Amino acid sequence: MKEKFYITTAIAYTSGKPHFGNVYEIVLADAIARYKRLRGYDVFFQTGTDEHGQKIEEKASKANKSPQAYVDEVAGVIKEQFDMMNASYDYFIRTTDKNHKEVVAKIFKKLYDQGDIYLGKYEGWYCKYCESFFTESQLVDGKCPDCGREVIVTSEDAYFMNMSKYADRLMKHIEDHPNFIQPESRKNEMINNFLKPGLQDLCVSRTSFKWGIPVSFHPEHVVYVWIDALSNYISSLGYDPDGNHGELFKKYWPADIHLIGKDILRFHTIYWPIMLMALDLPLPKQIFGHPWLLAGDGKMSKSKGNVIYADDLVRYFTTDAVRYIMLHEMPFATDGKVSYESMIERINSDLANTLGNLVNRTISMTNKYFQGKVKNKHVLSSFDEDLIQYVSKTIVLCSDSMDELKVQDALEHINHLYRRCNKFIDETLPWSLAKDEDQKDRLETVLFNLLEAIRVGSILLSSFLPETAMRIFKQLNTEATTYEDCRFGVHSAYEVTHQPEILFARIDEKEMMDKISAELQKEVVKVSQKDEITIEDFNKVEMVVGEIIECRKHPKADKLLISKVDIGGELRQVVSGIAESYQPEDLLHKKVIVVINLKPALLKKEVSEGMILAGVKEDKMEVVFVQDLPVGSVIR
RNA sequence: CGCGAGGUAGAGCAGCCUGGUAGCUCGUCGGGCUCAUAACCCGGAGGUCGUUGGUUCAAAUCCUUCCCUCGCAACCA
Repeated sequence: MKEKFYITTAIAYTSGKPHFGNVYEIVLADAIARYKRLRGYDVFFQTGTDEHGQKIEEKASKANKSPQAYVDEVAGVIKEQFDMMNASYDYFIRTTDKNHKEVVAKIFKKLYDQGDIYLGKYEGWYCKYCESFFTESQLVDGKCPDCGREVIVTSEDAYFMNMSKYADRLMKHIEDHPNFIQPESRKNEMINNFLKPGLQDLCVSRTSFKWGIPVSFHPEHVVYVWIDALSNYISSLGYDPDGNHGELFKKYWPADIHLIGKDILRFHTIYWPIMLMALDLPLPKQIFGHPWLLAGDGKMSKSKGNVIYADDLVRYFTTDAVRYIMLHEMPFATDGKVSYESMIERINSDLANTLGNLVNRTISMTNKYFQGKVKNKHVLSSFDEDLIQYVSKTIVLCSDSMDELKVQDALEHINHLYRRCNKFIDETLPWSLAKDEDQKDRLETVLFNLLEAIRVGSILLSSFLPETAMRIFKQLNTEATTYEDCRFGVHSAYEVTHQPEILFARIDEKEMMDKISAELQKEVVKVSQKDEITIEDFNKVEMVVGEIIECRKHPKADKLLISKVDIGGELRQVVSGIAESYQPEDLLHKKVIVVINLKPALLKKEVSEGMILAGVKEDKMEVVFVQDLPVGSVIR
């Protein structure tokens, strides 16, 4: 019987179209899933979407849609992105699926019945003005951290899950299973930051919004995100809190890998295991918090305008090229960085030159010298023996790397094999052999060995670039493509295609960059991301010219400057987040634009009674200075 | 001293656990080849392995001082 392997990605939040950093996760999971299938595992690969919550409720209402209609649409977009990447998931779960909702409601009830969930008070300090709750530790001098006003003790009903009860058990599990949290550096972060200081009980229900799964015995409450979203990993398999589990659940649980972004590691390594303990279920074997794939200088964000979408990349470069970039540019434990230039360079060098050209020249020679048909004539030299050995070595290296989830290394081993093949051609000089009729068998052997090496390499490649591998197999006219066939000498003859097809065309960097920047220019035109406002709305903002007459660094925050601003007869203290771009003396006696009717706020215990206008480009701030207008002039 | 990760050729990284010739990809310069997608192959240049001190016959590697960068936490009115 085949060994099972259950791998999941995090479910994507349906708040909008995912950028290519988000899509990376599914490609990584797909590569691992395909590799395990190749190795003969019975794989279940799950992904999906997380569709509840306040944010969705708000977004839907803004878009004038029902939440369901909204998430249907976005889930469709997300699925399209995944399909476009050729993700071979077995199941796509949506948290709005009927079955999922039923299971979550039952889990909640079960945990409540057995005393792990209790109805409590969301004890908090409430600021009437800000309409927000705060915990004791968030308060600043016992006052609202947002506006500095008095807060009152108040409470709201909410359900909580007991965490401390299971904390010791979890700690022990983490220590006894060194592979439970990967990469390992993250393990320390979790233990030191969260487990050791002591776990607070987790708030698991909300009454402030409706778009969620209602608590069956208390319908004013909806189940808050964690129990809802995390349960997807078992609800899809047919987990039943009453014990009548489905076949899939019996077969596949516990998960072998939860693949997630490093940002949600805490929920997967602490809250999820504790939930499972409470349900008396085995814990997942490994949780891998992958790093981020970043664009250029930093994290992608709409405000920075450096968002790259996977579908654009696929349009420029093809699916497999994008898969290659994602898998190859990402180190194991640190963030990977890509730019358009680096992508083009990689595609040209690794895919077009090394791999594509190798396949092309090999097939061309096979046609040119043997009309496409070669047999193994066994006329070997030391070069051939070296090549054959290199193939075997690559298979082992690849498999070792994949066992540690080091996908980048595995790909690099395959690249080296292709480079070795190119070298082999130079060593054996087929075009010279072709001139000597006596060397015919030798030449035939050389080409045969090349084809065989390419075939084995492509089997290894098929987990990462499935389409490309298929195209190579097709050109070689081979069906020996399983892991059983992944060794030298399976074939004894080849009959290759007469019309070799270009696997990856070389990209002209300048041409492509021009095309990309032309498209980016177009998009820049529609920069406004906020809702339209009326002139009345705008007039609510009161701005005047002020002169900075005193400025110092905030003693307790390195990003803040505290300025005293003369706004025409009145002195205001304004705290601004510009200390990384300006020294206090840079601002002294400068005239700036100040918003003067902004609600006063406390920033790290310093009151701020206005806002100095400044522009942002990436991490640099530039304050808007005024030249000639006198202090107190109205801005409109 | 909040927690954690890292600083190795122009760029991006490996090596560190288990001390002993500093390696890979890209770029660059020179050469070779002509089967191929201006591709492929070979060679050169380029590194005081962030800094200080120590352990050792021997330190990129182990211990230590300081500096810097990046995550997380707090703060961006």
